[in-house]
Amino acid sequence: MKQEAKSATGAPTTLWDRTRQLASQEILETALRLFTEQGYDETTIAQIAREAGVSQRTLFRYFGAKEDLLGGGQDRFGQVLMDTISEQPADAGVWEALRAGVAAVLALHDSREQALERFRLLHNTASLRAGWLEKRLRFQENLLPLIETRMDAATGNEGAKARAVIATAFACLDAASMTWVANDGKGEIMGLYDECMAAVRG
Amino acid sequence: MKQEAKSATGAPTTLWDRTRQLASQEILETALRLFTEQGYDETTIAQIAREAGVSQRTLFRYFGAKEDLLGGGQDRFGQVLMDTISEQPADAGVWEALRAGVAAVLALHDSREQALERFRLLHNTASLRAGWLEKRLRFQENLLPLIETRMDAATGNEGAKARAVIATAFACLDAASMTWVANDGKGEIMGLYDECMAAVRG
DNA sequence: GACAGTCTGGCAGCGACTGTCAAACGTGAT
DNA sequence: ATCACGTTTGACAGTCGCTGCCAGACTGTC
Repeated sequence: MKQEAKSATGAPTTLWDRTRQLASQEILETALRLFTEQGYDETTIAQIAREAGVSQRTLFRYFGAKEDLLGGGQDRFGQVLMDTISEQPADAGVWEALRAGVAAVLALHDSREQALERFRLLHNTASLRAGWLEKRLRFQENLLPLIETRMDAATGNEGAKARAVIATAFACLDAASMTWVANDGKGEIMGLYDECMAAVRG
Repeated sequence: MKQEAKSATGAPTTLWDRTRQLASQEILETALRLFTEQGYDETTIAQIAREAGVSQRTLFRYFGAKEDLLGGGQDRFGQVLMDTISEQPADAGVWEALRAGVAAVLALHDSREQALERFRLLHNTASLRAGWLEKRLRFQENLLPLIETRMDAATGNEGAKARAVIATAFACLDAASMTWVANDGKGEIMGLYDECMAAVRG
């Protein structure tokens, strides 16, 4: 609970923080490597911990669950989504706002290859998909008030409608990314997203 | 691998089958009772097995996983969905076909109360939701060819578009059922579904 | 009644995950 | 340099979902 000097945005000051960051990175890279090498389900926590040079207990202290080892800090996705959408001009419709959010999240990946690898892992591993979907549900719930205020309150049941709209956006993102992976990363995801939207809202 | 006489649709002939059915029912009822009494995550397999009077091993032989104990045989949902949709007239649009499928699945519940209880459990338990979503993904995949043939092949990427359309239907069902649960079962789910659809495709 | 085919329970084991506790370590003050 | 303090770590044991294996009990057939 100490308030360490942080020199604005500079590197973390204390040795602890640096060590922490290093260990975290090491674990993450080891995990991603093993996942892509031998699959998610076939990789055990024990193996990751061993190869990363930490104990299982420590690994679980850094990342609360195995699926968090996919990296990228998916929690950041939710944050970026919310931030981007709330920054949209007030007169922007729900669909424009959601599109902007989706685009911002997609832009978060380091590289095309990394994004492709992650999506591939995600779409091909049942246990991962489940966890991811669950996390996404939380995002949707958080987005609810933001979207609700942008919808014209007409007949009541705004909750239901806003939920449906948000879930539809995610559905299109899903369809787009799945197709993108199936095409080995050819083309632009946002283009596919727009196509899906057109098909739905035709 | 024997072909036992089954007297058409009559009761199962052999004692084994009857015993099996009885045990299965006993387990199912015990599980559902405990789940609603003390929550899904707080109920252990050991407890269900003990109170149902079977061994854990046997329980897992009847139901392959804990989430299968929610009953109703959710696998049947997928079957009914596909059957209903493929039975729709060829000139029916994708949205009509999907709507018919959703309605058919909703009509599968024994009673309003049971449906409400199941939905409530589903929407309030993270671990359950994840499993359910994953199962639904499989339904969506199975539905893909059925829907694809009903769409006008225009610009390519039919896969993506069909996926998006299917996922949107499910999204609306989700929003509808969630709102329905929030309203303690007041109103009709299909009415909410239509409202959601209108909001999305407005 | 003997035989074959099923079903069951018990046990050991795996993997993800958590609580606990003593030991190792960075940190700031002396 | 040293000391006390709080943090971090690793090891251990334990829980829970789930599976493989095996011996024994049961059902149905001849």
